[in-house]
Amino acid sequence: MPKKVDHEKRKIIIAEATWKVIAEAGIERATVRNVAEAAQLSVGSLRHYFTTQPELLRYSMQLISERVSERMANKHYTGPPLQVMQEILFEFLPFDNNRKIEMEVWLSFTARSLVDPDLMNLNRQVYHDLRQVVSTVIHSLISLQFVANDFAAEVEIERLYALIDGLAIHHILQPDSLSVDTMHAVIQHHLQTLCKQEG
Amino acid sequence: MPKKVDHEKRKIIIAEATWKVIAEAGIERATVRNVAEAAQLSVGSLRHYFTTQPELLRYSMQLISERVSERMANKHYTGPPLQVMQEILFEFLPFDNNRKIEMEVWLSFTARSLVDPDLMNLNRQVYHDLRQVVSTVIHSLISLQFVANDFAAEVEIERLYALIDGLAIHHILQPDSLSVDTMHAVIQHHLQTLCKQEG
DNA sequence: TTTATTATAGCACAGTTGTATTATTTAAAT
DNA sequence: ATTTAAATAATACAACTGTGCTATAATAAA
Repeated sequence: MPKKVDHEKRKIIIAEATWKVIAEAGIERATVRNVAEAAQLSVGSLRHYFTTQPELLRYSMQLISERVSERMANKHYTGPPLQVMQEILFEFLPFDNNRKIEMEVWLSFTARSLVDPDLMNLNRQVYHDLRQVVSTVIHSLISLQFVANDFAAEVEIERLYALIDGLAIHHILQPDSLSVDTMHAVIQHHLQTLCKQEG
Repeated sequence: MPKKVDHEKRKIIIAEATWKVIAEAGIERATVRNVAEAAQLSVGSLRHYFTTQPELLRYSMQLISERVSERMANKHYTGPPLQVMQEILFEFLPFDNNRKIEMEVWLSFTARSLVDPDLMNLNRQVYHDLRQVVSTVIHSLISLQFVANDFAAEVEIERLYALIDGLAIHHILQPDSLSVDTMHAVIQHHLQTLCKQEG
């Protein structure tokens, strides 16, 4: 009998409006009024989908992690193993504008997670999920016997994971100093140095 | 004839109070009232030293960069060159609680700099200063002939710099996953892999 | 068409924000 | 002790905040 709206779809639209506000004006400007305006809704209407502001922010942050997961799950890799690994790792980097904005917004949420246990929980989850991907890549190198016998897997996981996030943040903050191409070149070079040099 | 106060010293005290507020409650809580209370001052008094809030935040951010520079300038290094380089790079890392808090606050400012050109300017300066230190380390490796002939200096600078910042951020966000010791071990290992492996 | 229920919108309220203004207190120089 | 400029404090105000509450509009089922 009543008007029916798909709540999930509407929440996604609102969350994307939240991203837009954060990307353009900062997370401190992500007020219910500003988000409602960006989503072309009244405040009262927005609050039918998110009763509190923390709930809105939490959902908006979570949606980023879901988008990242989806992208990784949906991508299909072909070609020589080293190239596949490279492409997997490239998926972490903000190499196009969408990903760049996404990561800028993620950085804002990350900073806030330092003083918000709820957001920190989500941050921790994503951290471990991404680390797992890096771990898989490193262990693939081992099982393919691309690396030396004394290869220190655990250290190499942390090294590669930190390198990726470091490159991403540097590019977000100083795109003129660290270009997309350089980002890619560094990852490529890093993988090469991991593999044993023979012949 | 009037009461005289050292403005610079007072501003430093206020800036440190700002850090405290940001570290404990987040940058969005760094209001003039909260900072004044943390500095045990009235709002009116605080505004004798900082007439606007952006001015206060800008100064507080800048003071962090000055503290980092001071630490680097005042430190004296002795011992074998590789160890000296290691210690220089360790100086970047949040290995004690002071540095950890400092970097948490810096991360908050960094996130805000994405939507604040004034803060981004400061961020850019610091970025280039620190990159210069990394560059010096890499070029020392070359002039000491510790590295192979086909050593790609520019790529290695970006790689090492990104690695350092990535480790630092990972430790700030997930200290249980990436300990101080691991941070150090990864840097040490990275330097070793840079040097040519012979005999 | 009526009806029931959801969606939407608007208003209100108390609390917080940055900042301007004004008054008071303080202490160094006379 | 008096003077005087600086330091400190208090108050005020308009704008903005999250959120509660109420009324209206819309629409799918009867």
